[in-house]
Amino acid sequence: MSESASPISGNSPGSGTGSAPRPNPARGEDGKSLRLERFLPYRLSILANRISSTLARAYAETFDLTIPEWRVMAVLGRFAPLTANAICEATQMDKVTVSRAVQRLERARRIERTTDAADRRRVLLRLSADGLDVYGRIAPLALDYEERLIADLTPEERDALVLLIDRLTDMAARTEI
Amino acid sequence: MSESASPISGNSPGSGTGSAPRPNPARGEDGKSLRLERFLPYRLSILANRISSTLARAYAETFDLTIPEWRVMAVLGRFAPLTANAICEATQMDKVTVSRAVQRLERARRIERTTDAADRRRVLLRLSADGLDVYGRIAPLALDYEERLIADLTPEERDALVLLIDRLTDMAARTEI
DNA sequence: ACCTGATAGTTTCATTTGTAACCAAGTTGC
DNA sequence: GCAACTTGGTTACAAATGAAACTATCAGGT
Repeated sequence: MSESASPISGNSPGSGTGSAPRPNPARGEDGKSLRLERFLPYRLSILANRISSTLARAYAETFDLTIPEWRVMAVLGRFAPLTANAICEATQMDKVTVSRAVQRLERARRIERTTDAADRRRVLLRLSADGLDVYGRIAPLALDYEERLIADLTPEERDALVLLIDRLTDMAARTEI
Repeated sequence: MSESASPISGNSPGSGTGSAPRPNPARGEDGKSLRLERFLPYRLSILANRISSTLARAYAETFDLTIPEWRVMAVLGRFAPLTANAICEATQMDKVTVSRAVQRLERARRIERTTDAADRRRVLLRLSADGLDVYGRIAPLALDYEERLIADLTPEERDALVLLIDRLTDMAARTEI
């Protein structure tokens, strides 16, 4: 992280109250101390949030889309028609989130829904012509952004990154506190 | 990602409506197609959310703490006293989030606040004896969880991971859409 | 056919979150 | 010494979120 060399920078040394912030080791049994700025879950959260907010802002400004809506469009852009349930699986979002995203997308005429005749609980979803057009304009932007994020990684580093993320994701699914 | 081999699995082939979900390339100019499940921002978001929710659940159940509260405690556990502002910098959370976390922590008697005599806008914060005790119990749990997440990474892979995250975090700060 | 239990999706409600407006204390310039 | 601006922090309001309850449809057993 580069934003601030030390996590604690702008604080007044020697204020009236005395005691300047003193590093307080507070080690775990094994002697490892917890430094938030080195704590993997924290770092990942900062990274993911930063990227997500950049994308969210762009989608919102340019296309009036939220991230869940974009994800729905992204899967429908590749596979169609899909049921809401299939979208949940594909996007790892919960069904309420998907339901609402679908609702907004439909209102914006970016997707179309048809009740599955074979099972009338199911709703088959697909991009409308308009939605497909929007998709066709966002996808390149998103891919380009991704490319620029990893622009200064070597091919080997990119492979390593993908592999590490996958392994951690698996591990996270299996690891309890 | 292991949860579902293909992002689209449980969907009824050959329903009454005909057209089974057909892969729809929809390539960018350069021929790269957008697959959500391979899109870095998406993957990072899934990973970070998974880890964060695991931690959030544990903190909530065991200590009645939210993640922002925990982060405030984490920095106060190492550096004290700090102003709310310094906590914002250290945790990268915005001031509203910090303000609310501090409020709850104070109500729970886990931190103490004293107005800075030299600048009466500032509030100096530090863990109470009780807060320090809680901190001493959480920190080892958190470190242990982190350790288990990366348990099957070699030392080299761990170094690579940290380095990659840092580089991406920097890059994300500089990269616009 | 009819009751029971599962599945697809939506709605409700309470909580969380972030932006913007706000207040209070300090600083600067005249 | 006081208007104008800045800074530290809180409050208010609106939007996003998720768990749980709900509706509608289907499937299975009797």
